[in-house]
Amino acid sequence: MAIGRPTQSSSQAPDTGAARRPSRARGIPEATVARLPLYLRALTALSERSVPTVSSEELAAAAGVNSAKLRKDFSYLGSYGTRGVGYDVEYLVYQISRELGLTQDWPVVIVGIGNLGHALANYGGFASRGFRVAALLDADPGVVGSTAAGLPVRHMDELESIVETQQVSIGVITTPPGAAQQVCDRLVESGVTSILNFAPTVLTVPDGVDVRKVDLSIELQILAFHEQRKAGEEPDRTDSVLDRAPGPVRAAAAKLRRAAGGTAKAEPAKSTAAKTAKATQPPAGGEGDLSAVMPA
Amino acid sequence: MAIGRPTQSSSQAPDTGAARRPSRARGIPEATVARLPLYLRALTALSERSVPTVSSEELAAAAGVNSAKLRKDFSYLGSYGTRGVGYDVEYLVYQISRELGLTQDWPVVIVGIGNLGHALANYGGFASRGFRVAALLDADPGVVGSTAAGLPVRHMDELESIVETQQVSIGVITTPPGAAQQVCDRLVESGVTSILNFAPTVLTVPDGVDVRKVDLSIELQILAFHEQRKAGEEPDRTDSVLDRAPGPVRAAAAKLRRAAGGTAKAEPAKSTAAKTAKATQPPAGGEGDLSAVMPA
DNA sequence: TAGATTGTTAATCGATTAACAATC
DNA sequence: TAGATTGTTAATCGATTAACAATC
Repeated sequence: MAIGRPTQSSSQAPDTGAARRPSRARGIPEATVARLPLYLRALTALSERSVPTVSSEELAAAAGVNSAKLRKDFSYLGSYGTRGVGYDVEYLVYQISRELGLTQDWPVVIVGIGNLGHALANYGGFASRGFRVAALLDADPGVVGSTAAGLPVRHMDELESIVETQQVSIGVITTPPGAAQQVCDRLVESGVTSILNFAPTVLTVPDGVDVRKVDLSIELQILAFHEQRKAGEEPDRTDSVLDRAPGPVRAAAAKLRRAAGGTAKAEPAKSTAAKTAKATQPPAGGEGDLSAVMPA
Repeated sequence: MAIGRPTQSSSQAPDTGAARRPSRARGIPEATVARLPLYLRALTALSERSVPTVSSEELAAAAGVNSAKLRKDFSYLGSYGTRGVGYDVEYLVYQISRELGLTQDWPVVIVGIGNLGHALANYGGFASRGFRVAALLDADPGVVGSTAAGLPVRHMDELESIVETQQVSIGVITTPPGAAQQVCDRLVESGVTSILNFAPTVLTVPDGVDVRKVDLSIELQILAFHEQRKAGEEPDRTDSVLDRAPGPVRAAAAKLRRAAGGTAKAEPAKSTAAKTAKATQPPAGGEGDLSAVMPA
């Protein structure tokens, strides 16, 4: 029973939880790094309101975390606060920006200008945090040559030269899932070392390349899980109580199922279960245009 | 120094890492729940290729995790494997689907039909995992009445009746950040108890309401952090070496800065730092259309 | 000085992982 | 029976949190 190539991705920390590589470069924990943008956003809002200083309690509230966590996070950056007073807003904005690498310019390429790619391209706010759209790329001749957000959509063939001449190190993949790994490979080969993947695909990348993913489908499924719990224990179920029966009973049932199935396709054994699943959860495919965001 | 309302969100587990409420309903850890959709996707692909069984090693590779973790995750669901053989693909697809609540239908409303909302609406794949777009909503009369993906965009005023009549429990927010909390409040008041937030805003919700967020800006910033590390220690910096000086020196410098600044606006003291930050990182605002995805 | 608030410690909790006995 | 692979244990690691001494 062969499976597609073995996968492996380096520091994929996304919602899945853990970071792959320790990556606490200079000792900042990954969980802290992930919260710095949150603090920065809250601080920027305070800055715009000309608030000079803020306490850990207030800032934590604005960022939606607890204050002990915030103080611990900041302690990794240094001692930027003043006991009895709080934190200097402007100074902290600068320190966090610098720590995140936002005091420099980051050229970004977006590959796959479908609905989502178009939407991202249209977003003028890229620039506001030091991110600059270096190019929009697509493989479809029907899309190449059109413009999105004032930028021309260029052909994938130009990828390598664009990445090289503009020193692009971050790539955004908004292609359909089928093309994602291939696009990823080309990005990496061109010299891109950070990838933000919107395609519902597990990307394989060499060591030293970071991949983060944004996956609408996964988020919705996690919400559904919790939602199901709220709606009273065990909603309507077509399958038998055996699934929730105590260990021995369930094990015996499973044994029966498999015994009946044999080695070949085991169709009859798992019949009820499999058919029910198929009914409410078709194999997908022939999706809409945003196929990049959910599994095909 | 007042700050906006204190924030608090229930089980916001996103990239930020930790889950707010334990929420391990019936004992399934949050980290495991977040990986179930990943396994399900890999299993669905195997199912389509008619692969009957799969080992933890193979499935783990396909899902991009290690096999010990996968086996541990599955052990929370029950004993669905067969020693010496592996897991029955179809049966596992069904069990995970059921555990995630995907064997039932989940009506979803999308609020804010800008570029991103439009993109999501156009995505036909919603249905493929049991999610159904119940309605598209917008507050802008210029948008209301248009169609997206064959569905009419309806006015926000219809929110309450739609949620009630169609039993909607999941809402997706793709509005500009300024409107997100207000929209969230209305969703919650209407009866929605799970929210997927694309607006770069910390949402405040009552207990019992789950919020997950998708934040392009944060993902890019995390990538930038790691990217900065790769490019050799400390890239070009306009600010002084003091920022990276050993503790005592840095502390002394900070003290000076604050002493010079006084209580008022402390402008001169942090001048260099603050100005540098402003230069490369303008206060944003006047963003493009996808303002819902990145901070304004 | 008295009050406020940071920065750090230490306890706790949850998640990851290797290893292996159980068992197909 | 021998080989393969699960399910579980236990060790380890990382993240969270309350509490409080340091110090503004």
